[in-house]
Amino acid sequence: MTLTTRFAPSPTGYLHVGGARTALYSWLYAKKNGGDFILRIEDTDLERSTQESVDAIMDGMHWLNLDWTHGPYFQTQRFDRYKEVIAQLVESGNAYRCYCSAEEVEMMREEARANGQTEKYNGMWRDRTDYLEDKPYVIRFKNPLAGNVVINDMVKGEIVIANEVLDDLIIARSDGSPTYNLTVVVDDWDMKVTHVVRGDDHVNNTPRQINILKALGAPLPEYAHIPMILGDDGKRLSKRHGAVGVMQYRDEGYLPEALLNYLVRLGWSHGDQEIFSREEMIELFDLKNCNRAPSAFNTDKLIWVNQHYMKTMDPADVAKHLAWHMENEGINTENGPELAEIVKVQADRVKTLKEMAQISRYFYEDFSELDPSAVKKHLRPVVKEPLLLVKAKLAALTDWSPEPIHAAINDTATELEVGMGKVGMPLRVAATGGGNSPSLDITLALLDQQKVLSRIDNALVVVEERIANS
RNA sequence: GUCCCUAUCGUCUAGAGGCCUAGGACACCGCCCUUUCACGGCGGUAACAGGGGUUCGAAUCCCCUUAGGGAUGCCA
Repeated sequence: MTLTTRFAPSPTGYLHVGGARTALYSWLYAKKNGGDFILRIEDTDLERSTQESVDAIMDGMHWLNLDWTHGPYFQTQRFDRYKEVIAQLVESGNAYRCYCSAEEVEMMREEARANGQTEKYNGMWRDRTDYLEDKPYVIRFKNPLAGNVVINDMVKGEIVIANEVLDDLIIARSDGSPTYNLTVVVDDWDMKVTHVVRGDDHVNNTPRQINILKALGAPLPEYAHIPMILGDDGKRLSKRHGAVGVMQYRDEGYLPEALLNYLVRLGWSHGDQEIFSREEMIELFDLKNCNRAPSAFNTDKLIWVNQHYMKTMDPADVAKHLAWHMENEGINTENGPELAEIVKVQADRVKTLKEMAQISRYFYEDFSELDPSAVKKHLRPVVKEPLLLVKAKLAALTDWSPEPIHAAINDTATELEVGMGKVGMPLRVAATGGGNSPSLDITLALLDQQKVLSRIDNALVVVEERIANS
């Protein structure tokens, strides 16, 4: 039998990092074992499910390059099958009609709680057959009254839950539509899912699902419940912690490889190793090495991983992502250096691709404004002579590449007997508009020679103004 | 309330009874490198939640407490 896992999000929002990690672990486990990975959209809540969310989830999966072998399946397209199973359950005496109103059930719960008992529906219709023909009813599953359900969870170990604390859950609403616990069971059964890898917010559902599976005579899958992801304050990750959607991380300038690497290490480890290629993840991943405790999302570490990938991946590949950010920043990159060259010189000076795009504008666009503090500090009257001399030397170059440019700058400082602060920095401000850039020779080499010369002229105008005002 | 799960530096984690004077990574702090911003190199601060057991020996096993998380829906 083929090992089969699945990712089953409900389309009520974007793909968040917690869901992405669950999907990743599930995907990894299938890949590692040569199995199938199913994408199933659990859209039975018609009120909250949207097509936009379905698209957003699939966009996130595509961006992270998590591919599925089957699906996407939609639960809304399987209602006939669910109804069939519900009928089967009623037929076999494993489910029954309950005519209690929501208010009545609520009272039962309050009463149980007041008595220090587990809140639950008291099963008053469990054995009744005196149906109220013209009244609405729900179908409840007849949960076993005694005994325990034992789950041998692949990450949490043995979990024992007493049937006593489980009530007869609703499997069909009063409008006849199936509920979550029923659809999951039917789908995992029909789709031959062998390993259910999901967030541990589902552990409490597992015994109920196992009981239904047993009533149906269906095989039981293995379960692996992975802990939730918390925010930096130890609370459950939510919007107030900042970015939680996978695509927000793209927007903020993270590489999918970096997010994936960060996520795989959040809750899982392989000794002291921090960096995992996609292939290594597949080879080394194991549910056994997953942490049983929840872990906190830490953006600083993600940034470090992102920097690592920006610096070590093939610049041409990084450039493809940078192109997106350049466009996003409204920078036309047709006239200027290849983006891969930008990646090479900027990768180790930024945290994200977004930042890389923002600080690389001067390679493609002229500027009318210079950074005021850089002007104040570096375009002082005394730099007029160095700037004029270095401009002359640069203008004379026939080979516009780093080495001769470097020599021209050095020679200027030597001849004038001034420090680099009076040559390099003014030149940097002139060429880039600010005080920060990659090393000067490389920066200038990436710029057009005429463009550099005219930018020096513009800076000289500023210097002249300061001389006039002094 | 009840049920379930969890507990090693600030964070992610290594640790499967002696290899632990508890290792690595991020962050932080020094120093070095440096024409800018960075990168890099070297070094440093920093943890077994508390209490009982078991054992010759416990971060590792058991129990209790405490603290966190989850569930308790005609949501998924």
